[in-house]
Amino acid sequence: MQLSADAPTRWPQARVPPSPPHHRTAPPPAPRAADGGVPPHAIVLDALQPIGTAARVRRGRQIFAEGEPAAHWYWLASGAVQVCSFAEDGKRHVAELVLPGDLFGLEACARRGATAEAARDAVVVSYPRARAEALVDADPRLARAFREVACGRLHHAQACLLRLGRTSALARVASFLLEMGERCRRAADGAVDVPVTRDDIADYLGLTSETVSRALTELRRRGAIALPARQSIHLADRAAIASAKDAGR
Amino acid sequence: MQLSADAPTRWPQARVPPSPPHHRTAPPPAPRAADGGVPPHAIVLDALQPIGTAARVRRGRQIFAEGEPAAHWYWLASGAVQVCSFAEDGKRHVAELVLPGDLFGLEACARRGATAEAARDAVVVSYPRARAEALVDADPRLARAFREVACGRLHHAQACLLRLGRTSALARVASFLLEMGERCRRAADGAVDVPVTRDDIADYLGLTSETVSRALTELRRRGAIALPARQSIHLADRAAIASAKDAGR
DNA sequence: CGTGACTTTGATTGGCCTCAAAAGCGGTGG
DNA sequence: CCACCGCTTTTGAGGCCAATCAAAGTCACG
Repeated sequence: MQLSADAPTRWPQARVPPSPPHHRTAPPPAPRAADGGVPPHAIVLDALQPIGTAARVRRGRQIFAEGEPAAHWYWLASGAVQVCSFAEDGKRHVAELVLPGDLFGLEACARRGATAEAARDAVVVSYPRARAEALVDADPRLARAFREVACGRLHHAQACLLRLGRTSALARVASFLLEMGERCRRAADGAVDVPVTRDDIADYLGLTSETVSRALTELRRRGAIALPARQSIHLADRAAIASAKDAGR
Repeated sequence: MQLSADAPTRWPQARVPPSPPHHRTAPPPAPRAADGGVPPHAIVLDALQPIGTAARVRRGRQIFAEGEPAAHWYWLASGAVQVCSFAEDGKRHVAELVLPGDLFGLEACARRGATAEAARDAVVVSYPRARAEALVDADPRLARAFREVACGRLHHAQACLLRLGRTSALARVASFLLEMGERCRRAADGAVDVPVTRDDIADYLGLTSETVSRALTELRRRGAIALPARQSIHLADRAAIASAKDAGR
């Protein structure tokens, strides 16, 4: 496993983030109270918690690669991870942007369908899949929560498909900003910390980094956002961002 | 439920396609022999079979709509169905193209994330979700197969993301043809029956119908395909199609 | 045989990619 | 503290691909 290969930062299990902060992750069809109001994401996390092992992953390092046997499930404690696929000619596409608190790599098939790499230095908790699936097998309530999480993933992917297939560059960037506004922690001043480069954003949105940059400049010109620092974006006027998102292709 | 509203073609259960022909559906990470070589798709189908009810759906009619409670799971016996989402301005995107033999609408969340409508007159088998989930809860082997099916869906969606985000119109159409070549039944002469219009293909690939038409014309000009009839495409030279697919933007 | 839906083809426009270079930012070492 | 270097971001100019608008052609069906 690449995890331990990096820096064998294998924390004692007691140090694994306990019942982790389920502060976020609310895919459009909000985490329904399938279970007394506890979101499915949290149910799965709580169940997996005892078998987790944390490790540091440096920026740019792979966590798993397409085609590999899927031996673990993962939870991101800090940093950022992207799940990406590659075209024959090497062009990259980021299928999923994983933020702190998110589960990822939850394959139920034998092999990985995509590659995961750290977009920033990250701390990742891994769960041996055999043990994790045994837990899920043993508890239908947990299995159901897991299905809900997977369902949310698919909904999100379908929303991304609509975005890629049918919207302009400006609308995609606006939509991305609103997404990050909901999914990211804020700084004190309300600015959103976007933990990825323009290139990463471009690969997520099916654009080039130049086009992303131009779109951000345009939104700033309109007063919709401010760009106080490299990877910090202040969503000054959400209505303006939303209208840029909806102004069709 | 819209199904019965159409024509109450509620076949006696005996007439529900028995252990259905699992002739197809092989997402890239092929249906792994998780269970003695039986693909997960077939395990799920066999388990659901006793609680299915068939109904006809006329072309253009909805099967379910975004936002509705997800009360059923579905299997397509014949015809074609598309699962689609809509942008604010009404633009449509086809997230999933459902062909005979496929399961669809397998939501685990409370509400539908997208709309399903018949692209051709279809026969659809529906399974009450409460009963279906109870079956899945009762059998971990089945639950696992279900997870594998869901995982295949996500892989497919991610492949579509790469296609939308990073390839030219010609490459998308070529890729679509190869996909249909694997997923569709063939006519006697080997021609693929594509059960959707150019508009539908365009909405699936994030293009316009004119562009799809031009791409098909170009592939025909190259001798890669022949277009014997309206919705029939003969994949004459797969290598040529594959090279069009890979010749990147 | 007429009608309507679908498909193909053509001409034009515009948006995004490409290539190129300058500017900003963060680190390191003198 | 400042000079330097690498990396990221921004800005610019030009070209190409696909959308758009428009019209002719094809097919199924009543």
